[in-house]
Amino acid sequence: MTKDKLLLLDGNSLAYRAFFALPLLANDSGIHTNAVYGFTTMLQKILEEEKPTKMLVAFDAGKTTFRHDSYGEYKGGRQKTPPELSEQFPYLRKLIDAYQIKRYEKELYEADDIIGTLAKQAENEKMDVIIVSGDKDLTQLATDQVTVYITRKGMTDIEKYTPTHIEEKYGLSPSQIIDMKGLMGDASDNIPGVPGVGEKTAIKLLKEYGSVESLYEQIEDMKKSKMKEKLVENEESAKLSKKLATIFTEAPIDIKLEDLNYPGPNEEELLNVWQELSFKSLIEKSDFQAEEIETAELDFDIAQEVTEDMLKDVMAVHVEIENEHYHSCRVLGFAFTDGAETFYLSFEAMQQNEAIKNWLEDETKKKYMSDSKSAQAILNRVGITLRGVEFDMLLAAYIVNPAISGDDIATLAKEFGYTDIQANETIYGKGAKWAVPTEKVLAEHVSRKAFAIWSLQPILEEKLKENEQFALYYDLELPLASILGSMESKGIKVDIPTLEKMGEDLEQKISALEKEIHDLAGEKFNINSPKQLGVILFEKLGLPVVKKTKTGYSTAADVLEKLQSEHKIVQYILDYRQLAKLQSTYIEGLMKEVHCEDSKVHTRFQQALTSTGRLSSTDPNLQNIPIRLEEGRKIRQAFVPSEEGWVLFAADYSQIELRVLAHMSNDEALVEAFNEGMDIHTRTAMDVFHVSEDEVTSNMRRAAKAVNFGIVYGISDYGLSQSLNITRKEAGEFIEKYLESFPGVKEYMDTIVQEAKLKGYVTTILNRRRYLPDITSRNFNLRSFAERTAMNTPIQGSAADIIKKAMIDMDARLKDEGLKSKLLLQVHDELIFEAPKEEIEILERIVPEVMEHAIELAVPLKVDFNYGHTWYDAK
DNA sequence: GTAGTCACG
DNA sequence: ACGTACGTGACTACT
Repeated sequence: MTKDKLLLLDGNSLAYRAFFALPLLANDSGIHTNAVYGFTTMLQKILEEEKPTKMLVAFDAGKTTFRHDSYGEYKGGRQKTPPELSEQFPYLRKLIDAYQIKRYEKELYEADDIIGTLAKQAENEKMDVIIVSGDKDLTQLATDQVTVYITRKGMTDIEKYTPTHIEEKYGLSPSQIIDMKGLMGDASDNIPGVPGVGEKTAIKLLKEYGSVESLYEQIEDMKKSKMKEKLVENEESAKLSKKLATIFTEAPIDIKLEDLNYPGPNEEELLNVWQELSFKSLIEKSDFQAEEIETAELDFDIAQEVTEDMLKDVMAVHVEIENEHYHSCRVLGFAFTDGAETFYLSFEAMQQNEAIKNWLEDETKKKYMSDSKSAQAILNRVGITLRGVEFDMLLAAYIVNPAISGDDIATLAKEFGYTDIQANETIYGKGAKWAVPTEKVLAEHVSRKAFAIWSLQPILEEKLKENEQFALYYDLELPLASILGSMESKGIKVDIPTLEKMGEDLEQKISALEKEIHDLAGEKFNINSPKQLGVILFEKLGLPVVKKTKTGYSTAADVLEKLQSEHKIVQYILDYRQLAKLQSTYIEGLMKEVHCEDSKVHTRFQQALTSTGRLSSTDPNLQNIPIRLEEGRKIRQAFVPSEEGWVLFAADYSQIELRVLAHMSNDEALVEAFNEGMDIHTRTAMDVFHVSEDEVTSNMRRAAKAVNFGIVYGISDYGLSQSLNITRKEAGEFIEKYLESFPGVKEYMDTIVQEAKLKGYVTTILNRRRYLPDITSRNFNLRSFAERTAMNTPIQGSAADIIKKAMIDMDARLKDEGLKSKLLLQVHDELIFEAPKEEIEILERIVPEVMEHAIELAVPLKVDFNYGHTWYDAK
């Protein structure tokens, strides 16, 4: 049996600490949660680090304690507990119960006394004891066996008081802490002490005299001084104060050490409490073993033979795969259901079955799925073209609320109240323990997923109609999924030798820079480690610290740029960083993603991820291939057409977000600027600086451009000041001038924030929604962020709507015209195609036409295009 | 797994 | 007074 470790927590003190340390967070129903949250993060950290076998949280009971008998003013003058904190105590108790930690309170005694008493008992039993509190008084309890943890700001930052630490910090022993408090008093508990004696004096006196008592025994011998007078005058107060500060270690408590065994949390309960409190980050981080849940019976068959009559006109289908990398991963199995008959069959069985193949390819046979794009890609790998997808649960859920996280069917289904399905983790395990279960278990799991889709289809369809989002879902996202699937499966060809050559060149340059940097630093260190780099720059070389991060010095590019004049090394580091990034992410990283069979990369476009409606791209991310700097831009030379004699054709919207803003705000000046086809940044500069076109300097245009960006992002003076490297005041003035010049924009911004407050969400041109629960938060940061989001999302989201519509129109147009050209990529405001040379002329005509008229706005949309033998040349 | 950094729109 | 620009993904170091 291992040694017991007892963890004693001071509930009230920790709750208070957390309440004042953290911003006033609230859960979805408006209950404040900051104290409970701080308590939880602290607890999580300590549980993980200490793994106690016994635990107790002690609380203060009632208003009066035995201390009031000797001193009526004890804790007098204390502020009443704020209601925002009081309301959290019931949740705190619920939380502690979910952890299965004992809690205890006792009339007339404070939490301190309960803790002191139990600590002493545990010490007698030779246990290790840890006391956690926000109150330094508790440190008097420290011994060789008892360590006192005091939380510092932020709650998870903890100072550990052992007798040695107290000695080092104050030069006192733990028992002298009470003498110290007796002399100096404690304003928060209304303990008087000796007026004029603070921490420093108290420590000095105690080093000389040892304790309050022996001080007064020898006070006669003390030199005459002001201090002596005060001490003599306040002898009674000092002794009383010491008594009040002394934790009583023999409280008559009726809970025993044996009762304090800590079995670990009731994970299900704890998740419930976290859910109620909206502790999303904790829920996501939690690695609780997914408990097997109760599910209703489901009849299903493992089909050996599937005949045509089993395949109905409408069915839910689910393709279960090993992991999210559906272009390469193993396929585990298929399930089909029509709500009455449910059957599963293996991938192998499916491939040999003509009836199923035909059914999957039959446009008139309607499929209900979730993440149909993944299924489309899988089937494409074995030469089957998926047609007739009528419902996609992943997309429907995303449209209803883009904040719904996870593409896992169990998680999605749960969002809509459907729970008859195990978590993937329960079935497969996780991490190293991941394994495919027996076919029976697998078949049931996959069947349940299909059944969940079947069951939720009418519910989601209803929600979409209720929100007037059915068109967005059915006419935009659903057809787009299939287009994206084709783009992904088609892939884009990468010329490996080009990358290899670039890699070698980079290698040389990087090692030269590395040597130079090490020489200038006078030692070898890892330049890639911001920590080590910080030490070199700001300690060894003594450069001024411009900005700090949570963990140390910031060495970000904007900081280094400010330090360029200070030391030669800075430029080398900037260059090194730039090249190292190219090498690791865009040369080595990209090459790892190239499929060897076809020498192509097959990205995955996440269609149900961003909160604005944009796509994102992973494995590899083809939406952030370098372009701004020439060195990086050359990476694009490695992206080539898949056929000899073809070209890459790129078309991008010019200023789409500002055009959307012009449309939505209907600002007269902005609309006019676009209608006249002016350079928008120049035009902005003219209006803001009140100058004529030819008086606009490049600096003015640059400033105007930054303001335009700021407007789109939901402007703040600070943000603009950072981007332009000017003061906040100047930035504020810019913004003011801008809003005077474009009053329609100002009105739009005010209106959209109001609307968000009223409805709780904002919408885009095609009625995409984003909920903004924080818009009414009393926390300034959260609210400000939500307000900026309210301004930005309709703009960014509508631009996303437009290009998505353009993709659908473009796909149809290419088919109509019978062209061989193919859409390969979307990069937020641009589309990239590959095309045979003879189709270039047609594309030059139809691509801008289609893109510019995807959605008609109050201002024209403008599309620029280019083509070349590589992506680099399509500029 | 998180933080810092940096690539894109 | 509060402390920030909006939306992403990948890599490295380090806990």
